[in-house]
Amino acid sequence: MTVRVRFAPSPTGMFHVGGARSALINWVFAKQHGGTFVLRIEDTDVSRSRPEWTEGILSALDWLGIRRGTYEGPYFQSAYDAEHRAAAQRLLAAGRAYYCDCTREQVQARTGSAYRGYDGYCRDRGLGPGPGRALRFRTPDEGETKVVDVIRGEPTFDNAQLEDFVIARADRSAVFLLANVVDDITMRITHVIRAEEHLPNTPKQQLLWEALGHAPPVWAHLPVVVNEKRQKLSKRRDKVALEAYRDEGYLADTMRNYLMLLGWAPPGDREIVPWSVIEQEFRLEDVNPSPAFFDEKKLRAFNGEYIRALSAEEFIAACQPWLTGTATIPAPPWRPEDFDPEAFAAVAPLLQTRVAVLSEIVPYVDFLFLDRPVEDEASWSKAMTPPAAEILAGAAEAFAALPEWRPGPLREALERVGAAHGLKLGKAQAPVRVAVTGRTVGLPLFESLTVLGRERTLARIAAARQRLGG
RNA sequence: GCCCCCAUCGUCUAGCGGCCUAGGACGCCGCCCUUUCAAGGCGGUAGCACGGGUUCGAAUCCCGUUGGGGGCACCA
Repeated sequence: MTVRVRFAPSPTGMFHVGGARSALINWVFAKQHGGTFVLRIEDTDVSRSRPEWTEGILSALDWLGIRRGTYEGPYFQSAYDAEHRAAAQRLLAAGRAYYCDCTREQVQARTGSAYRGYDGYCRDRGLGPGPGRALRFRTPDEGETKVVDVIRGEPTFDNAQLEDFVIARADRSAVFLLANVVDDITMRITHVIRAEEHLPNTPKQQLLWEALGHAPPVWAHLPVVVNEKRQKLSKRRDKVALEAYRDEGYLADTMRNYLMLLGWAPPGDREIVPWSVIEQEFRLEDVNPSPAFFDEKKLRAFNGEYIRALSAEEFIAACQPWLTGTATIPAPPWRPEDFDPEAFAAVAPLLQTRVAVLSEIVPYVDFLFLDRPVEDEASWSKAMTPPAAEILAGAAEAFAALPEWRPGPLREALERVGAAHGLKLGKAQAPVRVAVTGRTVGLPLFESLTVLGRERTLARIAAARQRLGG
């Protein structure tokens, strides 16, 4: 049997990290079995679907390494409308479905306040088609439906508990439950790997597969990804957009490695592993069935490791979007023409061990490309306490007299100035750092001054002295 | 309310009846290194939800309790 899996997102919003994980797992599973990954865009809810969301899904998958052209599709569910309707009619003809004209209010009134599902009122009324009449699937009255789930064993559902659910609306269009199954059948899907929230739908869909004359697929329901309150990640309250993480400067390699670690771990005591190892070692049946918290702290730590593992060239290349800005990444505070690639390259290795996400590079290097250092009051008041004025004066004099503008001499000069005031270098460097970079923390100072140059350094120290004196 | 799923450090996990004095990672806390901040090195903190079984032996198997989560649309 040739394995065929699918990822079937609906284009109704930003691409979700939970969706990314499902896609990745399907992708790996297909790869491991020499199978095919099918992408199907479930765009049948026209009121919520938008083309730009579809493009967002495609580009997010690209970013994760699931590149267009290397999978089957994308198919668009809306293109299969005729098949969905035909399937509904077949079920009707076979006596497996019936028309129903009940409104939600009527059902509610009959079944009482607490919702108990559809009560089967129209089951045997023999209604024909007509306005306001939906088609419901007639579920078996007895027996049970057992689904085979790679991750969960065999969840079993009592058929009597399964309500007669709607498969086609009054306008004859199919609802998700049916459309999804019909598409999976026509696309010859063998394994349905999706999030756990679909588990309650599974017995209904399995019944549909069987009623349509097909053996059901193998199911696998992945644990949901939750927030710190252990609730399913939601677009409204949680940061879930993959694009947001990308724009903040998380590397694609970090993201896919981390995502695969939610509910699974590679053999051996290691977590950060090349994708090739994941492709080789991942086992669907080993996925932990309990919900997993999306821990951004850990993601950050992983990203720091991935960044540090980059070569200098790779790192510099990866930084470009934040150095220039893009459609979705804000432009840096300096004028584009003031950016100096050589200066940036000179400090890049120092940057590499200091940032956990790429967007953090900007405040570290802005002093190199701005006319004046940023004004940060907290830094200023912290560093410019006595004897800051004397330190700056001493530094100005010593730096000006330096025969060589290099880190070593700069350091020795400032060390002497500090010593004259009984200060260790750690203390003495603070006013100079703030005068030159505007901030109390930053890249190693003497390397920074070397790249900045003598003229600009002295000018900034002078400006700070003036501000202190005035 | 009904159905279903889940349960190892705070978090992600290893463990699939004896190798467990429960391992790793993130976080957190110390120490070292150090021009700030990082990085790096060393050390530490912390867990099998509870109660019954089964077994010579249970984190591992079974049952129950409790707790958490998901789903119950003419959305997907």
